[in-house]
Amino acid sequence: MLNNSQYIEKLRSSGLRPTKQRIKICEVLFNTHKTFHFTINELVKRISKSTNDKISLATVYNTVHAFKNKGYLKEIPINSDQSYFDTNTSHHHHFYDETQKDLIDIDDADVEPVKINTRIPGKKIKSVEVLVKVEDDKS
Amino acid sequence: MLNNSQYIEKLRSSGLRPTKQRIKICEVLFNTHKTFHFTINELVKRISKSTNDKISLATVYNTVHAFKNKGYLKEIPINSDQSYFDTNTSHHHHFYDETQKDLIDIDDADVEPVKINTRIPGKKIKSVEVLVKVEDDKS
DNA sequence: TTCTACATTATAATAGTTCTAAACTGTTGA
DNA sequence: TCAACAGTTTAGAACTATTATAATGTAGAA
Ligand SMILES: [Mn+2]
Ligand SMILES: [Mn+2]
Ligand SMILES: [Zn+2]
Ligand SMILES: [Zn+2]
Repeated sequence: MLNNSQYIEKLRSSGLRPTKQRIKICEVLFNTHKTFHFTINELVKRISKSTNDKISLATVYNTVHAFKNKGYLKEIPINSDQSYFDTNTSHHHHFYDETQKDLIDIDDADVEPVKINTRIPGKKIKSVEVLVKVEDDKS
Repeated sequence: MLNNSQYIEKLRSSGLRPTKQRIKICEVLFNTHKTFHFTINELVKRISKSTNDKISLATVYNTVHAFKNKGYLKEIPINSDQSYFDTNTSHHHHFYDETQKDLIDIDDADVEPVKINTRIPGKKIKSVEVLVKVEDDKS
C-alpha cells in the first residue's frame, strides 16, 4: 500500500530500474491491504484491466521472477500445471481448495509449530511449509 | 515386492487389464523394498534400462495416471517444472534438497502431528503435507 | 543532450503433458 | 477354441506454460 514514488524508491534501492511497466505491476500487486495468490495468466488479466498500456507477457514473466528473487513474491508449489505466486511473503501455510482450485492463507497463529525430529546431515532448513488440501464436504 | 502373477491379480482386481506393458511398469515401480520418487522422464529411463521392449511415452503417462487414480502412486507438488511421483503411498512428509534437487521421505514417526486450529466451513480436509526445503549448510 | 546499460517486446523455441485416431491385444462367452 | 469386442498401445500432432533470442526502446548518468 505505497504510492508511486515509494515504489520508485523501492525498485531503485533493489537495483531495479523504476520503469513504467514495473511501477504498474507494483501497483497491481501491492496497492492493496489484502495479499493474494495468482498465476501469471491471472496477473496479466489484472494488469490489462487496470491500464490501457499493454505490457508484454515476457515483461510480466521477467518482472515476477525479478520480484521473486528480491523476495517481494513467493512461489507456492501446488501442481505442475502452472506456477502460483503469493504477495504474502511472511511465513505462513495454505489451504488448497481442490474443488474451487483456490489457495487460501492459514494465519501462522492458527498452526502449532511443526516439529520435525530428524535432520539431514550437512543440510540446513530453508523453509517448512504445510499444504492442507480440502474439498467440498458433502456428508 | 510381488511376482508377476501377483501384479496380474492386483491389476485385474483394480479393473485394469494386465497387459505386458503394465506388468513391466509394475515391476519397475514396485519390485523393491525401498520406495522411491521419480519424474516421468526418470521412469522412462528406468524402464528402458530393464527391458528391450519399448514402451511408448503415452503409455507411461497413461499408466502412471491410472496407478495414481487407483492410489498406487502419489503425486508430490514440488515445483511447476515437472511432476514428481512417489511409490510410497503411506502418509508422510518430505525434505526437498534444493542443492541436489532430491526428494527425501520423512518418517511419519519423526513429525509431530500438525495441528491447524482453523477450518474452512463446508470443506473437509483431504491431506496435510509438510514440505521442508533444505540446502547445503556452508557455515 | 547524449550515451549506455538495461529493459521491453514480438516472436520463436522448448519442454512437459495431453490428445487423437488407427492398429493391436487381452478377455469373454458362444 | 476362437471370433468379437472393449480396452490398450502407439506415433505423432497438438497444446500450454515457460524461456530464449535478438532487435528496438528508454531511464538515468554524466
Ligand atoms: Mn497434474
Ligand atoms: Mn520455477
Ligand atoms: Zn499465501
Ligand atoms: Zn515420499
